[in-house]
Amino acid sequence: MTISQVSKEYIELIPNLFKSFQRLNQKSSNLTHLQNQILEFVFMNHNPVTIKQISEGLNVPKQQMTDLLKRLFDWGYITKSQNKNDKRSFVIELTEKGKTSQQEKWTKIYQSFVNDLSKLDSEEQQDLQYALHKVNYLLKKMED
Amino acid sequence: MTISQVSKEYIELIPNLFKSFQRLNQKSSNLTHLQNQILEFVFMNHNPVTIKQISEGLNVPKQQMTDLLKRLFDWGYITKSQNKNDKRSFVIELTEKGKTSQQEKWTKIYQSFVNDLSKLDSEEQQDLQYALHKVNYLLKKMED
DNA sequence: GAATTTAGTAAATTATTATTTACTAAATTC
DNA sequence: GAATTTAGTAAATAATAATTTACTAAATTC
Repeated sequence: MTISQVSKEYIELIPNLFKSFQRLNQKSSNLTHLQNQILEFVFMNHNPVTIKQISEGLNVPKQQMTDLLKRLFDWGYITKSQNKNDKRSFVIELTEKGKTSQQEKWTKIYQSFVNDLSKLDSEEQQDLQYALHKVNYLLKKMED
Repeated sequence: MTISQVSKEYIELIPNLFKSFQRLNQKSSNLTHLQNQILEFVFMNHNPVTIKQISEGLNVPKQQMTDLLKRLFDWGYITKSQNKNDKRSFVIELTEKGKTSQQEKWTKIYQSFVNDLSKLDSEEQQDLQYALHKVNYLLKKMED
């Protein structure tokens, strides 16, 4: 086994998930593309994030964040509270409404996957579960 | 094993690839976000695609495509030729310049992955390769 | 083969995003 | 503790993206 062989498989994996990702990026309901990306980013991080983290994570200048977040706040998608460790910064979290808006998209991805699963027989489904589990475990380990 | 267990693992996989996907969506050099998405979409599809396919795939109205594609064409990223099977439609392909612009991003993802791999021992790397291979094989089978 | 649908273009208007410069106040550095 | 860096805000301008209406010409339908 070489490093390049594993990496090749990883690179191949990305297009296989492309359609699912496209769904996440699509704008839902009344939110713009960028607003969605922000919600998605916060949702994905599980923990509260600062404005700077969002700004850097999405490669959007912090100057733009002010207005974007203000609107998301006004519309009830996020909360914004002072960071206790650093009074200069703020911590952004999703409200229930914000979470729901994201979860809807995941539900669709889930359903679409379940639907496609019927193309595998039950042994293959079992194999897929095991392999996915392993991949998830090891990718998480790599992130630390 | 239940369907929901496999699906859960799949859903869990998506956040594990989130960072790699973020990189693909980031605007490179002098292209806007949407222009990038278009190149990415064409690149990912391997085969030539029609304007309609891009429009539907990215959920961007076809009216917008005209200008977007014109600019990408003028800048030498894509070619546009009449579809022989349907004279109403056009077929979009990437030029070498267009391909290169996308490949650069993949190279970075690749390098970043190789770097993180060092956090796994050699047995784990072997396991990861096998598991990724299986996942890729089965996900592809599901798409047919 | 007339009527309808489909793929794409055109143009105008509005809404978002991006970019630049300048500013506060808290945190760090020396 | 003065000087500098950092997180975020403010406001103006330019560039893109989104939306709407209207139009061609090829393909389908009946």
